[in-house]
Amino acid sequence: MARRPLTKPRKTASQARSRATVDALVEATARILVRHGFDHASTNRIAAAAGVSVGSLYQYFPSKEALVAAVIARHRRDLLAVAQRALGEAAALPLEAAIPRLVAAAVAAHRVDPKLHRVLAEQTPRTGALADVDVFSPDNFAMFRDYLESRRDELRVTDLDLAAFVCVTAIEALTHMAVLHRTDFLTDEAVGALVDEASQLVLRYLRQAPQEKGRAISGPPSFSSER
Amino acid sequence: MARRPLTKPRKTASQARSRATVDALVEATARILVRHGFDHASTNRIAAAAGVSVGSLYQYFPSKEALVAAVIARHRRDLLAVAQRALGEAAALPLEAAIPRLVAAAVAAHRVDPKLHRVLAEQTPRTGALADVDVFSPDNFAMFRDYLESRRDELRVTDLDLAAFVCVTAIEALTHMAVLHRTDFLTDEAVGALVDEASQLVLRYLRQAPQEKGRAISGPPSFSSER
Amino acid sequence: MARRPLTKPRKTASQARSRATVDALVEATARILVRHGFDHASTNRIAAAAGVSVGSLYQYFPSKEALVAAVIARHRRDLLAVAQRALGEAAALPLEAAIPRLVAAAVAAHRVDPKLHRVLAEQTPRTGALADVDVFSPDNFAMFRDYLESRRDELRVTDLDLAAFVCVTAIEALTHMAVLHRTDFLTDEAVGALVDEASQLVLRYLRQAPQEKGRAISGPPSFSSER
Amino acid sequence: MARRPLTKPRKTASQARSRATVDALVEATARILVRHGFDHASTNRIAAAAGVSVGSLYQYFPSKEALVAAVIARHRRDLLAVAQRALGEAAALPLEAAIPRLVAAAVAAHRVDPKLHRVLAEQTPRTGALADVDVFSPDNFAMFRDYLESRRDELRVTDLDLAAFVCVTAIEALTHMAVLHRTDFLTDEAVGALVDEASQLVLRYLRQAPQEKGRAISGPPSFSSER
DNA sequence: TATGAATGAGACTTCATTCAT
DNA sequence: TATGAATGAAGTCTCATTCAT
Repeated sequence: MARRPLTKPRKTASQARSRATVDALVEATARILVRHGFDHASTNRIAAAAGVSVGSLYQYFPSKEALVAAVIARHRRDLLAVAQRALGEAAALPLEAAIPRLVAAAVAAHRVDPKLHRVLAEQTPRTGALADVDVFSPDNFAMFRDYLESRRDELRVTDLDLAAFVCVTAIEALTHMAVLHRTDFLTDEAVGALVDEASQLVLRYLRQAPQEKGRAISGPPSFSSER
Repeated sequence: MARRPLTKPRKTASQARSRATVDALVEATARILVRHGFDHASTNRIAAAAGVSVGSLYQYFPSKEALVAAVIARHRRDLLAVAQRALGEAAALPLEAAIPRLVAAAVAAHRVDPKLHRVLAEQTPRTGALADVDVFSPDNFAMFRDYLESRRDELRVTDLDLAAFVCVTAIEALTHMAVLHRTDFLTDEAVGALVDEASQLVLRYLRQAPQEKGRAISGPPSFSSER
Repeated sequence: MARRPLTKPRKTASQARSRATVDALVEATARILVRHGFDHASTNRIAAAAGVSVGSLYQYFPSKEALVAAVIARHRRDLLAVAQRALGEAAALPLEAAIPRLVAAAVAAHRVDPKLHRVLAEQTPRTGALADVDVFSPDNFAMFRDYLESRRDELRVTDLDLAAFVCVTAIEALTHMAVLHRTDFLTDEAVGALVDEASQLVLRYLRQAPQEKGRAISGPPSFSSER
Repeated sequence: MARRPLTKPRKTASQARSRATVDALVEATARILVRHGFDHASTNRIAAAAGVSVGSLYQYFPSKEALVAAVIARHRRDLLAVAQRALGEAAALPLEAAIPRLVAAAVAAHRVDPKLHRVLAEQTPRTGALADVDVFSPDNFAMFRDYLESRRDELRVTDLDLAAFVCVTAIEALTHMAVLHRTDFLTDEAVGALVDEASQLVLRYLRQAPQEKGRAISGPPSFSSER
C-alpha cells in the first residue's frame, strides 16, 4: 500500500502529460488550419506549433488525416453542444416558440469558430479517413426527429424522418451559407430578419395550418419582433 | 482576298485544333478527377489522359487550378442550363405549379454528373484561384429573384432578395444532401416524396396564405399526385 | 555468513531476473525478425514483444545491432552444437562412414530454425558491429581440420587447412542453398540423394583412391602446373 | 521525307539523353553502394552522385529497390559474360581440361568488381523487389548442365540436374568465400592451389574413375541405402 | 507550337536512442 | 532499475512547373 501513492501519481502524471500533448496537437492543428489553410498545414508545422516534435505527433496520431479528423470531431462536438442545449430548452415550448430558438441556436453554433468552420467546409477533402467525416453529424437529425415526435399533434407532416431531414438540412444550409457567403445577413441588424425567415420557412412547412385545425389565428409570432 | 480562303481555313483549323485541345484537357481533367480524386489528379496524368504533353497543357492553362476552374465552370454551365430551361418553362405558371417544376429541375440538375459533382463538392479545395468558385453561381439567385418579382402579387414575402436566398439555398441544399448522403431519397419511388416536401417547404414559405387572400383553398397541389 | 543465505538468493534472484530479461529480449528479437523481417524489426516492437520497455532494452543492449548480434550468436551456438555432436560421433569412424554422417548433420543443423536462418542470411546486413559476424564460425573449419588430422593416413590431400576450407565450404553451401532455394531437394524422398551426392563430392576429393594406396599415380592434370 | 531527319534525331537525342540518365543513375548507385554501403545509399545521395535530381531518379526507377535491382542485374550480367565465355571455350575440351578452366573463370568473375560484390552479398537485403534477385542466376546451372550433357559419356554421375547443382554451388561457394573471407587464398602464389583443389573436388565427383570405365565397382557406401 | 525530360522544394513518416519521472 | 514519452535526423517519394530541343 505504501507504494501505491508513489506509482499511481506517476502514472497519472504520465497520463496527464500524454493528454496535454494530444490536446496541444489538436489545438495547434486547428490554429494552423485557420492560419495557413489545409494545404499548408504540414505535420511538421503542426508539431512545431504544438511545441512538440513530429515524432510525438505520430505517437498519438497515425497520420495527418487523423489529426484533422480529431479537429473535426472536436468542432462537431462544440456545435452539437450548442444545438443540444437549445433543443433542451426548446423541448417544452410549442412549435412557434421552439423553432426560432433552434434557428437562433444554429446561427450561434456557426459563430463558435467561423474561420475554422470555413476551412473545414471549404478546404478539407473528404478523402481517406475523412471520407465519412462530416461537420454535421446524423445526431442532429435524430435529435430533431425526437423533438418532432414529441410535438406530433402540432404537425401537418407525417413522415417525421423526411421532415427532420428537410428542416435540419434547410436550417443548416441557410446558416452555413450565410456564414460563408453572406455575412451581410449576419450583422446585428440583419440577423433577426434571417432568423425570422428561416423560422417561417420551417414553421409553415411543419405545422398544422390554422384553418386546418378548424379555427383561424392571427399568424405565427415573429422572432424579430420578439427581441 | 485570294489568300483568305488559304489563310483563314488554316487559321481556323489551328483555332479549331486549339479548341479541341482545350476541350480534351477539360474533359480529361473531369475524367481523372472522378476516377482518381482531386489529390491524385496530377497534371501529368491529365495531360496523358488528354493525349497531349504536359508542356501543351501549360500552353493552354497556366496552372492546375485553372484547369480545375474550367471543369467547375463547365459543370456549373451544365447545371445552369437545366435550371434555366426549367425557369423558362415555369415563368408563365402560377407558384403552385412552378415551384415543383423548379425543384424537380434541381434534382435533375444534380443528376447530370453526380460523381463529378461529388468530387467537386467534397475534395476540391476552395483555395487560391478556386477560392471564389462555387458550383452554384449567384446567377441562380438572380434568376429566381426575377421570377419572384414577376409573381410578386402571389407572395407573402416582401424582401425578395432574402426570399430568393432562402428558397434557392434550401432547394439546393436538399437536393445536394440527397445526392451525396441520402441516395435512398432518390429512388424512383422515393424521389416524388422528396420533391413534394421540398416544394411544400418553399411554397408555404413564399405564398400568400389562403385566408390571407380572403378565401379558403384546399391546399397546394402535390407534385407526386400529379405524376 | 549468517546473511549470505539472505543476500545471495536476493542477488541471485536479481541476476536471474536480469538473465530472464536478456533471454526474453533475444527470443523476442528472433521472433520479430522472423515475423516482420529485419527492416521492420524496430526496437520498440522488440521491447513490446519481450514484455519490457524500450528503456529496459537499452539497459541490457547498447544498440539494436547488439541485440541482433546476440541472436546470431545464439543461432550459431545452436548450429555448432549439432555439428559438434556429429563430429564427436564420427571421430571414431572411417572416412567412408564419417563424411555422410557429417553431411547429414549439416542438413539437420540447417533445419534447426530455417526461417530465422533465412532472415539472418538474406536480410541482415553485415555492417557495423555485425560486420564480422557470420552465421558459420571459423570453429567449424578448425573442428573439421582436427578431424582430418586424425584421419590423415586415409587422405589423398596434404594441405589440411585448404582441404578443410574446401570441404566445409562445399557442404555448408550445398545445405544452405538447398534450404534457401531448393527445398525440393529436402523432401524425405530427395534428401537422401542430396546427402549421398554431397558425401561423394567430399569423399572422392579427400580420400586415397583404393588402388592409389601404397603407390604413386599420375593423378589428374593440375591447373597450377599448367600456368 | 524532309522532316524525318529533323524529327528522328531529336527523338534519338531525347532517347539518348534518357539512356544517359539511366546509365548515370545505375553507375552512381553502384559507386555509392561501394563507398557508403547499402544503408547510407539514399536516393538523394545517389541522384546527386549521378548529377541529376531526385525527380529524375524517380522518373526512371520507381523505388530505391529498383535501382539496386538494376545494379544487381548489371553485375550479374557481367559475371555471366565471364562464365559464358569460359564455357564456350571449354565446350570442346575434355573434362580434365574444361573444369579447371571453368573454375578459373569463376575466380576471375569474382574479381570483376569485388567491392561491389561484397556489398551486394553482405548488405543488400533480399526483401521486396529484391526478394528473388540473386547475384547468381539459374542461368549458371542451366549452362553447366548443358555442358555436362554434352560430356555425358565421361561422367560417373547420372542425375545431371543434381550434379549441376552440386558443382555450380560448390565452385561458386569456394570462390565467393575466398573473395569475401579468405583473400589470402587469392594471392598470385596461392590462387593456383585454390583452383587446383576446387577442380579436383568437382572432377573426382563427376568423372568416370579410370578403373571404373567399362566395369562395375562397389563404390563408396551410400548414405541413403544405409537408412 | 509541341514535347517530355528535368527540376527540387517539400510532404509524410519512421525509428534508434535519450532522459525525466 | 524500470518506464515510456519525447526527440529529430533522415529517408523515400510526389508533383506542379520549367525549358532545352
